[in-house]
Amino acid sequence: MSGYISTRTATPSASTLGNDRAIDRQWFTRHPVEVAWDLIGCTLRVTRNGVTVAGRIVEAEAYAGPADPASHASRLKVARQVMAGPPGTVYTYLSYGIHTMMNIVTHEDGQSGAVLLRALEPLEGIDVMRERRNGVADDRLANGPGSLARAMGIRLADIGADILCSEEFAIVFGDAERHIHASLRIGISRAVDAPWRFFEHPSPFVSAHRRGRAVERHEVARLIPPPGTPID
DNA sequence: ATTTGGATATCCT
DNA sequence: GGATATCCAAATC
Repeated sequence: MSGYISTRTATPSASTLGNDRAIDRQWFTRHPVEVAWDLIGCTLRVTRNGVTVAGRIVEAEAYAGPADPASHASRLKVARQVMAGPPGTVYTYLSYGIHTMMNIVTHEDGQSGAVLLRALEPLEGIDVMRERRNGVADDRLANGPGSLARAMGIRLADIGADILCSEEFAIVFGDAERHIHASLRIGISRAVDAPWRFFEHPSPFVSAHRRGRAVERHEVARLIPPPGTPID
């Protein structure tokens, strides 16, 4: 592990978040680009069989539903159904036949979309994560979407879970002091120009690509194309 | 029956 | 840090 020391806390008060809403259904009822940016610094906690693991979200990507050629919603039936469903629903899928990806459905009313969780800074249950991840370095326990799911015990069968009502999942507010960069989304072949990958910078816990440009909260709206604009 | 679409572990330097 | 081998689900043919 590097010499990085996080100055952030696991459960800061909601009032420090600038964005004054609680994380509830309404919070997820926004464009995935906004939610992805806001999720950086928030904590994902999963409790199963009495075992709790938690991590601070340091990397996430937005996918804007059927209109976004990079989104599964543009070509997969199940994805289309789930991503058009209630914000706060889990959408999982399998990548490379091996890795489970965890997304959270987020969209404005009547729309469709999701945020892919790509990396976490481990906070709780680190010993469990080390076991699940076969002893890799702590800054690689959840430094990619497949690693994240493995470390957190996320399964393909979690598709459709409601993260807001589930006994197993929780999302907790993050802190206000975040330095967030945006870059192109990783591992896609269509709509490659949308800068909808957000990550904390600097952080040793993000996945391989660390180049991006700083994006302040007030700039996020500019990254969202007007309704009807083709994404490409 | 065939094609498509994806991130990681492992090895190498 | 970089190259390479790997597998399954869903859509399409």
